[in-house]
Amino acid sequence: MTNKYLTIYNQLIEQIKSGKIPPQTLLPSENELSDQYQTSRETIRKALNLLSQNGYIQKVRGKGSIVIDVSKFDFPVSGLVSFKELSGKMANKPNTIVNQLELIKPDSFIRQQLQLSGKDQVWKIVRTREIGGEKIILDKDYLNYKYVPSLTEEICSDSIYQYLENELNLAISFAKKEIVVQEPSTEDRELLDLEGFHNVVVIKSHVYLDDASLFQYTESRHRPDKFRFVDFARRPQR
Amino acid sequence: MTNKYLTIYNQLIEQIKSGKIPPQTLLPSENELSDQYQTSRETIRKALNLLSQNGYIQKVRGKGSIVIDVSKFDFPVSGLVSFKELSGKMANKPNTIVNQLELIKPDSFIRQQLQLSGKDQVWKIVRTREIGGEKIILDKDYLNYKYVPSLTEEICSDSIYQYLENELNLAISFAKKEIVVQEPSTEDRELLDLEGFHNVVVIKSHVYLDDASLFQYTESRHRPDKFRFVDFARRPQR
DNA sequence: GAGTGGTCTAGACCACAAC
DNA sequence: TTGTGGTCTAGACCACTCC
Repeated sequence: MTNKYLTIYNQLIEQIKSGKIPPQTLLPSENELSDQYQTSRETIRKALNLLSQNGYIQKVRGKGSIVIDVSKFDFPVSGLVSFKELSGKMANKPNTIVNQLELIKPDSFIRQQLQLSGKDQVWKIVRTREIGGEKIILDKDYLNYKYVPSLTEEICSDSIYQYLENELNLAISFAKKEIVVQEPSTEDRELLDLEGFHNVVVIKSHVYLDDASLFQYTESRHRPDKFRFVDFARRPQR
Repeated sequence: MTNKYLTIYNQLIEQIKSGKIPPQTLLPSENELSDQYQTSRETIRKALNLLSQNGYIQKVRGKGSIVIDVSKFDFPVSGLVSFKELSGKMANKPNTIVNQLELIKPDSFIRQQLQLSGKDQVWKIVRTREIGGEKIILDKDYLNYKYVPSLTEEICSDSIYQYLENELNLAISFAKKEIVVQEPSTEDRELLDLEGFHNVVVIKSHVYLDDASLFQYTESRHRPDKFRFVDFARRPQR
């Protein structure tokens, strides 16, 4: 028993993905859909707006809603994707090595990133991600100690997010990400199989909780040949 | 005379950016706002949902809408940004060099990218972007000839998008982007000031028109030290 | 219990596309 | 002119937070 507009949204996705409603054709009109689903037009519109925002349809005033060819999608459209979710879609089973797990006094850079005073403590977690026998990703996480009283190597080698959400009931709500390319640090060279690559792709994330408090700063450092980022950009306004 | 909910949205952004409503405080409740703006609650909710989607506030059920610290933003949050818009925010005035402008028969790769048959023709445009005297970006655009009957070097050295939207009345509606890191091609080495960098960041975009037809394929090839991408990722569902 | 945001409704009028 | 999606309203009930 969930939302009406979410179930409609999911049913329409199903029909689009299965090809029951082919690309480039029109969806039934909003009025028809409200009849079909025995609901109000505004509720239908909520479902259609979700479809539009997630790249399934394109709404055109006076015409209708055009189904977009969605077959190329093999990756989530933006969004917060943990390593475990991501690697679950890959062929080779990945491996996580916990290089460091420590409660530290943050230096000025981390204090600034997490907007902390000098007295706060921070979990520092350094992990290497191995895929197909190669060390591809170096994750450096800094978590505000205030929200996470305990943390073990076992948790870190699995999924920290799962632990936070299921055990601690912390709800991650959004993140601001910045992607840049850097020269590898000596740490990168030590911990990753860089194989002569002269750059690493660094994804810096500030992660916020449900109540908009800043909770985590992470640098995810990727070997450039294995990095890929997909984005669906809708034109602002119009 | 525009939308009610958009003007409310913009007015609230103004108040957030100016600090009149400080970060971490609560917005007035939806009922209060409907009083203030003499409008219905649903209209207020449309404005607030826009604020939420664009990272200005975080809505919490039972509590209210928390203002997020937006001061770090110095870049648009995702979205389709033309080179001209982007460079307008930089100190050094940029320069565009048109290296190639030609009507071609697309090879199989481009045909596939633009989903064309063998007989269609395509504009190929190669441009170098110079910032602060350095050639930083190489843009390779492929436009479906069907939608663009004529194109001049002058237009290309300015903004193609401006021409398309203002002169041809073509409305770009969304794009799918993919970001990867590659070894520089010989073309990259020729046309860019790579200064010993061993990688280029490649942004591949498929651009669609208002009616969801595929219109353009672009590879924007950046020198890695000058590349930066900012993303605001809301957690799906919840 | 009072106040908040989340969902849903049934209706209205408008702007736009197609015929 | 007809049908489409876009905006807006005034009300209802629900789930949740806080006191």
